[in-house]
Amino acid sequence: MLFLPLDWNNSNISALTAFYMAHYLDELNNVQRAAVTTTEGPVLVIAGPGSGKTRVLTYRIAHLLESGVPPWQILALTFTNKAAREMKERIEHVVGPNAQQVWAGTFHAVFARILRSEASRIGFPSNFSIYDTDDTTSLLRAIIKEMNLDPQAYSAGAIRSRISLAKSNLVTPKAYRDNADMMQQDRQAKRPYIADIYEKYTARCQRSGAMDFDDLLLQLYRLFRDHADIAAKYQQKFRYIHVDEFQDTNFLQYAILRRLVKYPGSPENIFIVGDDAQSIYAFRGATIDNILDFEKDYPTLQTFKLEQNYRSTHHIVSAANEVIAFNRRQLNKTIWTDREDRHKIKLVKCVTDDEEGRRVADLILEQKHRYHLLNAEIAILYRTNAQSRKFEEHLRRLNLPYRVFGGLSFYQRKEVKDLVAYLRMAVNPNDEEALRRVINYPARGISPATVDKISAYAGERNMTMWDAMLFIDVPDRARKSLAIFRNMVESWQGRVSTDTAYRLASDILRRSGLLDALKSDTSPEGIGRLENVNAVLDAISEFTDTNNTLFEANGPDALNDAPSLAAYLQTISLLTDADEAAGERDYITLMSTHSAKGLEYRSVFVTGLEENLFPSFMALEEPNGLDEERRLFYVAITRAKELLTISYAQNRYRYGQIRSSEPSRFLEEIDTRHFELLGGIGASRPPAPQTVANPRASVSGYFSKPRMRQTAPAGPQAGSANFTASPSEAIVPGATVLHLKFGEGKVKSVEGPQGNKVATIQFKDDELPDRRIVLRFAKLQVL
DNA sequence: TAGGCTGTGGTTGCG
DNA sequence: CCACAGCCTA
Repeated sequence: MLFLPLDWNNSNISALTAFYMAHYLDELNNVQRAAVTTTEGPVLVIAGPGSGKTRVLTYRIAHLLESGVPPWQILALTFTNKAAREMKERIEHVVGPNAQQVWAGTFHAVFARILRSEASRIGFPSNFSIYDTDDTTSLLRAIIKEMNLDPQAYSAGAIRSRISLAKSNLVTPKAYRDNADMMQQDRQAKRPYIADIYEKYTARCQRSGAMDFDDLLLQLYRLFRDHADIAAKYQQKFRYIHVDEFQDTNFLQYAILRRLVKYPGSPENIFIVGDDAQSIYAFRGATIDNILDFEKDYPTLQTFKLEQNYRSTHHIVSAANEVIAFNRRQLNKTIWTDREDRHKIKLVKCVTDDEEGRRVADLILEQKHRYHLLNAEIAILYRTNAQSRKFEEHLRRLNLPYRVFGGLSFYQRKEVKDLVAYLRMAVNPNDEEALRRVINYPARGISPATVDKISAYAGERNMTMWDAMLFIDVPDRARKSLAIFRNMVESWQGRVSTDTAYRLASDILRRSGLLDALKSDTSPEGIGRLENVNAVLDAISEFTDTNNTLFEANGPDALNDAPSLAAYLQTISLLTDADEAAGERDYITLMSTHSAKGLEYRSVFVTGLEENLFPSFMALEEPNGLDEERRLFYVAITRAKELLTISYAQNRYRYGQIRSSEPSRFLEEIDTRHFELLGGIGASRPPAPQTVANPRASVSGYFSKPRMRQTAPAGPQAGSANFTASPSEAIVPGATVLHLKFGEGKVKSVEGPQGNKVATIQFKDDELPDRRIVLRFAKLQVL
């Protein structure tokens, strides 16, 4: 940290900035620096894993600011909040508070911000609701039910992804109906009415003043397409546009970008960063064509390839290169590293998924001691979230702290969604999903039959349920209840613009009856739920405070606009569980391979490398599914800086029964010289790694059963039946001991304080000269 | 109107 | 096996 003089002024600041800039430009390699300083015209940066992509992006923006470009003319789009936050922080670190005014955010956040100020032009209120996946699914379920369609053939989730795909490809309901291909597919899948569902769904969203996640893109596209003046406004405004992870953009996102960049007289200052080898979201509409075709759309394009990997050691980079070489249709590049090797890739073969869990946990403990790793430097990755359980069990057994990503986000919890639905009602009472959620929760005498009546009435007359409530014919009791509900919501509506968001929200919590309902539950879970809704109130007050400050400092033309309740609601609907404050705790990360993209750890465990799991059986049926799985595996292994461990199990519980599985084909695509094999309990000793002249030709069969010795051991496993662990006092230098996993060994030394002693043991059948064993956890028997 | 029972189906998931 | 939706019952 540099000490700032007290009388600093503008010239000091720019001198300071210049100092930082010069300093930072020196930190870039030649290609990186060339990319950063090429500020005019279209630029494509192909960035391999660990090649300093974020650095290039942030320094480029800092460089623009330094050359006098006003921050509000700079747009930087990312896919995740995390990436956006990181980028902003790093720009701020280089250029100071000026960074706040750069329009850096996720596609969804930036577009929602624009839509909020221009919504009236496309028939939406500026305080439109954002439907999350749950809202969308439940609305679709309602529509399917109303249409009397078979909910089994029309599973709401499947319909949702179909509609999402249509939207991502700019296919309107009408275009969908006219699209012979899609209609034919639907007929074949025995779901001929998807187009009708899509049409109804769109109408209902519009009526409710709601947009789903895809709409944030689609409606922005429509806004620009149909309103030349607005398009021109933003074309003029954003002189420099940046896109991170460009390989994950879909057709619609690209269409929007093109509209922002391509117009008569445009400087075409678009800077995109991506890696075709890391494209793993084709299944949700991302198209690799965008990056492959970019050059055709921008003939003056300048391309830079970042090929030096600063993250991983040689074995890891080579393994990654070998695997990805099996994919066809790639941008030509060679990723290399000069990071010296200390470790081979550990390959752990297990008999069962339980053993996999145990051995990964044990290895983590061992690595922590051996290499002084923090928990935060370790990640366990898996293909499907269901695999996390085994690892959790075994990490708990060893008292290792961990955090599982990919679960419910805070804002998806029931009690939180309930409160948020009430807040949404206050801001936008036409919001049908919010209304359905809270109209009779807590119970206030409005039966499902009444709700159905309201819904039917609204449907017939194309009005909102909020309005339809006034007209329907119901018994007096229900009528009274409805009137009370309506009055309550109306009283809040008036306060949205006059009262503070915090006061209003806490009143809503009390007046709605939600607080009492939660208080009546005194179970530990119930208390937790109460704490959660209170946390929402705290979050609201924090949101208003921060945004007030930002708003006052940066004015209306900033990504953070005035801190209204509506703005808060839109913000939280764009958060995921990865965005939650993790706390200061040092924990091991458990996440799916998808979520790991963009992250790095000193030690990474890539697990479940089995056919039909990784690659997934679902992907194997898709046309380009295998290639995408391979890219996913590529992403997974390139997360590791120093230590990479890959594991697989021969038997795994899936859908209630044990199923046996073959090792993943991806393992055969890596030259065995990068591996160090750790056999299972069943293997008496790990087979020695072998180097072969032509690995591609000869590895086949390397992983298959005949080669894997399955000797019933006289040692470890047989011993496990009558194995009794000796007390740690008995483990003294010179003693011969039996370890459940490593077999027989000799204790060389014992060190550390009582209760936390660590023994160095030389095992007979071990590829390592010795191992450090923590006696507190070890299962050792003195022989 | 909450809770229990039954049947079903089951990747990955940004925002 | 486990989660979840939808139906039925107290």
